Amino acid sequence: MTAPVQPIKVLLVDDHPVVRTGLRALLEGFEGVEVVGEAADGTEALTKVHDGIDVVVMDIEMPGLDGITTTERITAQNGPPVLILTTYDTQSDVLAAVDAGAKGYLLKDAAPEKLRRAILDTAAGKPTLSSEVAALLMNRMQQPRLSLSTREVELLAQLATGATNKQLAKSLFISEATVKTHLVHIYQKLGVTNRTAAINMAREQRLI
Amino acid sequence: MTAPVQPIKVLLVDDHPVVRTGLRALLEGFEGVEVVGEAADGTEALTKVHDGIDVVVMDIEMPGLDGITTTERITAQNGPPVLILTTYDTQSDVLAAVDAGAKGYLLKDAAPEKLRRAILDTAAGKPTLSSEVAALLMNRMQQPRLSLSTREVELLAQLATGATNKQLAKSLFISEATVKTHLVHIYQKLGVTNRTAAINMAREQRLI
DNA sequence: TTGCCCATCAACCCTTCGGTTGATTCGAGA
DNA sequence: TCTCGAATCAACCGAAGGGTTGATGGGCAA
Repeated sequence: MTAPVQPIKVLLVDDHPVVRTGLRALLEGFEGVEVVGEAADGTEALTKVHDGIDVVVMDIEMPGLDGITTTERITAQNGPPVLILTTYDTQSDVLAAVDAGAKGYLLKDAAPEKLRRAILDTAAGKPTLSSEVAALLMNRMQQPRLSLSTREVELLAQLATGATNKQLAKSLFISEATVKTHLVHIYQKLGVTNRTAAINMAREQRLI
Repeated sequence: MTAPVQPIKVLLVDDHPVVRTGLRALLEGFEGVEVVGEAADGTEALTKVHDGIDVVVMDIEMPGLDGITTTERITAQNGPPVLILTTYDTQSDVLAAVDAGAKGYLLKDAAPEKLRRAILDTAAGKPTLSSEVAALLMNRMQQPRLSLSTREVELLAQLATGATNKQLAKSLFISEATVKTHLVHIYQKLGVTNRTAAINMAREQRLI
């Protein structure tokens, strides 16, 4: 690899000024990377994503339009690749990001060098996951018996809000009977006997 | 106020390199403020807190020794004033920080100018709270009726592990009837209708 | 002293949850 | 093609949770 003729143009999306400043300071120290824009939320990001951006570095938690939804919109309109840079590596966050079309998923406590590597890879269209995230996915793949189905994870997420079976049925457009069936499977897979314990276990295992 | 002869020496404590870099970049743009050290967790912070630090800017969520505990240790040994800079303004976080002896509490999405003001105030020993945090405290003071009793919090903590009423009764040395009574009171105070939602609400408000 | 809150308990009743059995449809893969 | 898992649903029943009413005793403050 020779020195790039044109620097990689990056759009930063994060609701915290401190983080945006930090990212900008870090990235401007990297050769071949140029920060060409900042956005404080998803809506602002969508208005700035057009002109020649090579990589979008995106937080998930934001007021208004969140990072997952924003990523969906960007990929839907064939926008630049998105690198998710967030605090949490729960399974539901990671899966949602991948589903939304994110090219990379990195944790905020990553070392600067890893961040640089991830941005270059993302710009090159190469999928990049931090080691923790990769381990999480590998774990999911290697233990298919113990892993929850996507539908079960969806249900679990709703469950954690305190919804009753009736509410779960309504929000997932299925019958209460099906909700119960899913719950039984979830209990079996998590090794618990009731919904409260299931939520607790799911939190421990970072499923939600 | 004239220009300070000596700049205010700041120690940054945050587990995210990105945030530390951002804070440093921001603070170095402020006149009269100098970053003299960084720490990635509470333990490291304690070793660096001695020599002539004027203000400690501290995150709460950190691996190992968290920001609240670290603040307690620092204030216990008459260390420099601590300004908490964090993402969340839940009731228990704020209360815990104040209890631990923090002089200020600011959110990470605060504008840079507010951050500068807060650091100067903290160095001068003047307590500073962001407006959201202040409103939260006011709210708590004005509505003492909504706070849970100690017994109720105890029960709530057990509840969150997934215990049934029978188990709760056993572990708290009371009858199931009493457990139910406590639960009803908890539900009323938290504005929910079942145990799962109660746990969720309690987590949101960082009561447990 | 009186009133109030907290913590404790009982009895009753209804709703919801949890577990079981059995079934259908559909898509992926051997 | 056949199999298997995922997802869907129904019906049933016992266990657990949730709501109500009513009661007792201790501590604290007006």
